[in-house]
Amino acid sequence: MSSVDQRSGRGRRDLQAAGRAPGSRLPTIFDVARLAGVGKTTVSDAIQDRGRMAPETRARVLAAAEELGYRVHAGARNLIQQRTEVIGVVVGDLFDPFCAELTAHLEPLIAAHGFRMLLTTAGADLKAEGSAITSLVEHRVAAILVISFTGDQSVLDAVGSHMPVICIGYEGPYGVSIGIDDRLGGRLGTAHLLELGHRHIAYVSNSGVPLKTDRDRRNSYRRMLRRAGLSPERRWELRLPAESKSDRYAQMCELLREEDRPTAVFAVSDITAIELMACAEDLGLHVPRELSIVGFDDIMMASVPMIALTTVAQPIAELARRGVETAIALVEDPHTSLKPQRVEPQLILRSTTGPAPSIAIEARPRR
Amino acid sequence: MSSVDQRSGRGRRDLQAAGRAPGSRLPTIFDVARLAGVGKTTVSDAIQDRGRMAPETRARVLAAAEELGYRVHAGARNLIQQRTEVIGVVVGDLFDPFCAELTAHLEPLIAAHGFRMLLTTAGADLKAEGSAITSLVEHRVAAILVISFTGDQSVLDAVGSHMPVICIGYEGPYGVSIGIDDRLGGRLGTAHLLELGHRHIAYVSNSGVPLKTDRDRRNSYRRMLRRAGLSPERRWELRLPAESKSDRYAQMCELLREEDRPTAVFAVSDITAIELMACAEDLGLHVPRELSIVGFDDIMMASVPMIALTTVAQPIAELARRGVETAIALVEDPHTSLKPQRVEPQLILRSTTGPAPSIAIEARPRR
DNA sequence: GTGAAAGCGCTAACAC
DNA sequence: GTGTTAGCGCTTTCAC
Repeated sequence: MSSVDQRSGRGRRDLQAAGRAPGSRLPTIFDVARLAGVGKTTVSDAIQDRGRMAPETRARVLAAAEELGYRVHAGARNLIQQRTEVIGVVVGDLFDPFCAELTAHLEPLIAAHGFRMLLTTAGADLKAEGSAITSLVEHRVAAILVISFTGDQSVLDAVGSHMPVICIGYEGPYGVSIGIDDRLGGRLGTAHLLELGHRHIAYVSNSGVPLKTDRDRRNSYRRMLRRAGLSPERRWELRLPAESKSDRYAQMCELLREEDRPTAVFAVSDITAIELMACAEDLGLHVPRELSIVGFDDIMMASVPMIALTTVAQPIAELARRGVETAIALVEDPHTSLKPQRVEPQLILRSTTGPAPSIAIEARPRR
Repeated sequence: MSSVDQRSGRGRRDLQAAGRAPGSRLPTIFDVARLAGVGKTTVSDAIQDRGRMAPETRARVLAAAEELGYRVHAGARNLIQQRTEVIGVVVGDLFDPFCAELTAHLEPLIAAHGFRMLLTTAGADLKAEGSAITSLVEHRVAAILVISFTGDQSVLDAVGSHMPVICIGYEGPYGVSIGIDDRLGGRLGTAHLLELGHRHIAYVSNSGVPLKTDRDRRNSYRRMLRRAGLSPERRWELRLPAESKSDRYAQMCELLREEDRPTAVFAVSDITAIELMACAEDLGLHVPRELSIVGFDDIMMASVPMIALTTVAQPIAELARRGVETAIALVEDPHTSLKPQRVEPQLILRSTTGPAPSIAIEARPRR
């Protein structure tokens, strides 16, 4: 049987290698062993700094590995060890700044734990979310992090019993979820506008936002309005189509063009808020003198001085940190039991909100 | 020997499984075979729709696989097939909008070819770039896509002989590279400012930009200036530190505060241009009446109406498309020989540039 | 200390 | 058509 092992280093492999990379095939542990004049086991031990061996032997093995440019084959190692050092991330849309920023935070955190990130996007297609997850399962990722999940719950259910699934920014019945307190966020934004004296406040959402998120924020908005003695108007609650920018623009214009228009709007995301700002500018409405706008998320763009958007901030870094830490904890001990976590959003005052026009006739100078 | 095969389905595996996922371990091809009452090969064939088999058998196998929730183990398959369906992407910094947007384009393109994206960032650390690449090699990715490489050339050399390496937005002596014509870009931006009558034009760069890129653009800028009978002033050529925002701000203020300040600045990136806009705003300088600014990249942020940055656009989608297509071509046939590709940048006129103050005293109305 | 042997889950050549 | 077998590159007992 030992002769089999000897042969295994060569064999049909050369034939396959012929059609491969422009250069050569990467050396295997066997090649290193041969060069160093030891057995495979010794090489494996030397590389992992395991077992007790003559320091001189170790040095020789390491030198041989170096000379050949040897790199362990992660796939082979994973196969025998029954685990991978890869974490799968599913994100709806990387063109959405919020998702992109969350992802940007995720990568270094994952890397810091010695893992790699296999990233898939679902795009607009709902089916894609399922197949993205399937693919991650096939790669036997150690855990799956899902950002702003919008798809079918059952997909997660099927996977969740095999590997840890952590949802960030989405609160579903399944899996550990990490999100913000959307009701609080809804209150924060609405209260701010109310305090500035606004009585005509619109709520503008986007179909790309998960339903539950939208509902929580909108209900808080309505509740705050009623508490202030106002009755929420249905025509001022928009849910714009995520697919078509021009449709969104048209609907926003319609909202802002009425003679009886709102004096303030609470947007479901910073992107929506920024689109509103642009629309207001086109319509010749001054922000915040004639229209106050508060966003949600606090993406980087919101803080550039030319935009200076007042917004309800999601603690993006914190969400990412908790997500990764939860994932790692679950990978290291699958029996860790964790409850859904909720972090608090925070109102960030910048320059897109001001006193309601009817109250303060002389506008607060902007900037 | 067949008995060995039989045993291999069970064995010590259960012991290992015990400590694993919260649910169960994923079924193997063997489990499916047993449930369907066939051999492993038949299952393998059925799943890949290969070989000729009774349609009835295939249906039975597929049903069994479905029932068990079977998913092929990509790692095991890759091991025997000597290839992976994963493309590694190395990006300097996902917080940089240009890199983030390029990455956003990359993912769906990669997925469309049936591959997955293993994403690593190098961050500020130069060493990290090397270890990120090493890790990709260990995972035996089919190809490596490097975005805005800033590190040590030798790292790429060592890897390039084993797998295709494609650099996007970076032009090095090694590997296939896909970039824009930076000299043309430099000319475009400078010419535009010159045509508007500016005679005092600064060039502001950032140390995060690869040296060659910076040099090409700056040299074109100088050349254009000289051609217009001007002599480039050294004190108006800045290379701001990528690490410290406050240092950058201080240096920009210094540049713009001099009584003998430039009337226009050509920035090496949109982000730099936007920081300049903010600085000008703080200093009470009106853009573009008192200061014209042209950026470089055309990131999404540049087009939002509140910013409306005039800029030299990199065709991001095109760069991504070519990068992925080149990678795939190389994976499918390693002997494909490809030359470095260069695409053309394009000047996008928006609202941050206007006639030089000395020439047109009455300012061109902005917006 | 070192090496032989088994086996991770899968595919593909080759018998039957 | 279906089963058998070898083996991808690696780790890990377990003898020596």
